[in-house]
Amino acid sequence: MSTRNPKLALFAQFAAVAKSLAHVHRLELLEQLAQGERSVEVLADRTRLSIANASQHLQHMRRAGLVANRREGKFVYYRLVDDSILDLLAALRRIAECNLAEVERVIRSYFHNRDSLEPISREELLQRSRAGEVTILDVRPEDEFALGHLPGAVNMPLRELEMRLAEFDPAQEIVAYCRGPYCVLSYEAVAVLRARGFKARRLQDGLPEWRAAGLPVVTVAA
Amino acid sequence: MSTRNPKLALFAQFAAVAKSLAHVHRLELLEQLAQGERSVEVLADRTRLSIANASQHLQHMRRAGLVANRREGKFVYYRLVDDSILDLLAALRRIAECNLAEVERVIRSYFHNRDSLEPISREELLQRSRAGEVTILDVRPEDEFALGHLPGAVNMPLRELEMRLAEFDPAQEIVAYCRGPYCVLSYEAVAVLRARGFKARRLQDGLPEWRAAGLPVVTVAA
DNA sequence: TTATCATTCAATCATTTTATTGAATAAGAT
DNA sequence: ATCTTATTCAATAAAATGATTGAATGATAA
Repeated sequence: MSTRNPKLALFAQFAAVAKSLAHVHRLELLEQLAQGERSVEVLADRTRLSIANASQHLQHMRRAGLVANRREGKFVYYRLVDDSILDLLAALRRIAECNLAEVERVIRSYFHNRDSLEPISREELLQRSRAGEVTILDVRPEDEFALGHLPGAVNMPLRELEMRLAEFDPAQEIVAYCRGPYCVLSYEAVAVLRARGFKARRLQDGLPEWRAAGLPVVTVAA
Repeated sequence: MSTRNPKLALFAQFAAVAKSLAHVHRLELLEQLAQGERSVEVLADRTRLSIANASQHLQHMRRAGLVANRREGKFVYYRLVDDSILDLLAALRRIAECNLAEVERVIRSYFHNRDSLEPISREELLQRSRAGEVTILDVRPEDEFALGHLPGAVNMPLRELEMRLAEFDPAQEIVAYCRGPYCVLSYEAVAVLRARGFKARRLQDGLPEWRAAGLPVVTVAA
C-alpha cells in the first residue's frame, strides 16, 4: 500500500475500489443494498450465495469503503456508505452500455420491444402523480416495499398482479417501478398490464435512483 | 458470458469494465491516455512498463471498451473511447477520496497545506483569463503541451521554472495546471512560485477535464 | 451456565491474473 | 528481396482471487 510514489499509492486505492466492483456477486449485492440496509442472511438468500461467501464479499466491499455495517442483536446489517456509490454504478453502466455490443444485444433480446415501453422520467411522474393522473405500482416483494416506496404507490408483487387487476382504474395510466434499471420486474409488469388493455409504462430506473435524486420516499415503521 | 439469467450477463459486463480499472498499471495508462492519443511505445515509456506488458494491458482495456486504437504506419495509437471514461474515473476518485482514510492521509502528507492552495475553477479561470487578469502556466513536458493546451498558456516544464521566473509579471496572478487532479506538477509549481513571492494557484483538475468540459484547447500542428 | 443462531475466520484447492521471455507479424527502409 | 522497428502473440511461472468447508466468535434465550 505505501508505495514510494504518492501517485501510485493513490492509484492503488482507486484500483482497490474498482476491484470491489469487479465481481458479479458483489454487483448483485450492491444492487440489493441499493434498496436499503439488509442483513447478511437476507443478502445471501437474495443473491443465492452461501452465507460465508456473501459475508466475505461484503467484507471485501467494506474494506474498499463501498459499504458499511452495524450490529444489532444477532444480526449484522450492511448498507451503502452513501449515494455516491450509485453514481459510480451509473457511470459504470453508462460505459458498459455505450461500449459493449454484447450488452446491447442482451438488452435488446431480453427487454424486448423496449421502444414501446419508453420509460417515464422521475420529474414527469412526480408532476402527474401530484395531479392525480397516474396510479403508481410497486412490483417488488412486500418486505422491500415496507422498507421504503414512492408516495402513493400500490404494492403488488408480480406474482399477485394478474389476480388483482380489478383493483386498477382502467382509465388511469399505470406507472410501474422496481429495484432499478436492470431489474426485470417492472418490464414484466408493464407487459402483463398492456396485454390486458391497461395503459402502462415503466418508471425510469427504480427506487434507489428515486431516493438518490432527493425525491420523497415513504417508509412504513418496522 | 452468455449466462442464463440476463441480469447476470449484464452484471458480468459491468464487472468486466470494472476489472479493467482495477489495476494500478491500467489506471496509469488511462491517466496518460486522458492527455490524448499515444503510441504503445510512448505509453510503455511513460508508465515504465515493458512494451509487451503495456500492450497486454492496453488490449485488456480495449476488450472492455475503455480504449480504442488505430494503426498508422509502424505505430499503433491508443486513445480513450470517449469522455465518459473520465466521468467513471472521477466517480471512482470521489469514492476513494470520501471513504478511504489512507487516501486522505496520502493526500495530506504529499500535497501538504492543501488549504492554502485552493484551486481555481475552470469557469473562474476562463472569465479572468478573458479579462487578461491571469497568466496561465502549463507545467507539463513540451511534447504534451504541443498536443494540446489551454488558450494563452505559457509552457514551462517544472525543471525550467526556477530559471525562467523573470518571464512572469509579478503583479499578475499565475494559474498553473498539469495533467489532472493527481498529477503533482502543478502543486510543485505553485509551491515554487509562492516561495518566490508570486501569487499563484492551481487550476482545478487538469487538461483532460478542461477538454471534457467542452472548453477550448489549442493544438500545435504536428 | 449451556444451547442456539448469525456471522466471521482460517485453511484448502481450483481458477484467474500478471509479468516475463522470446517468437511471430506488420509496416517501412535499404 | 532483406533488414529494422513497433507491436502482438504464446508459453510459462509466480501471485492473487474465489468457493467451500468447518471451526471460532458474539449475542441472545432458556
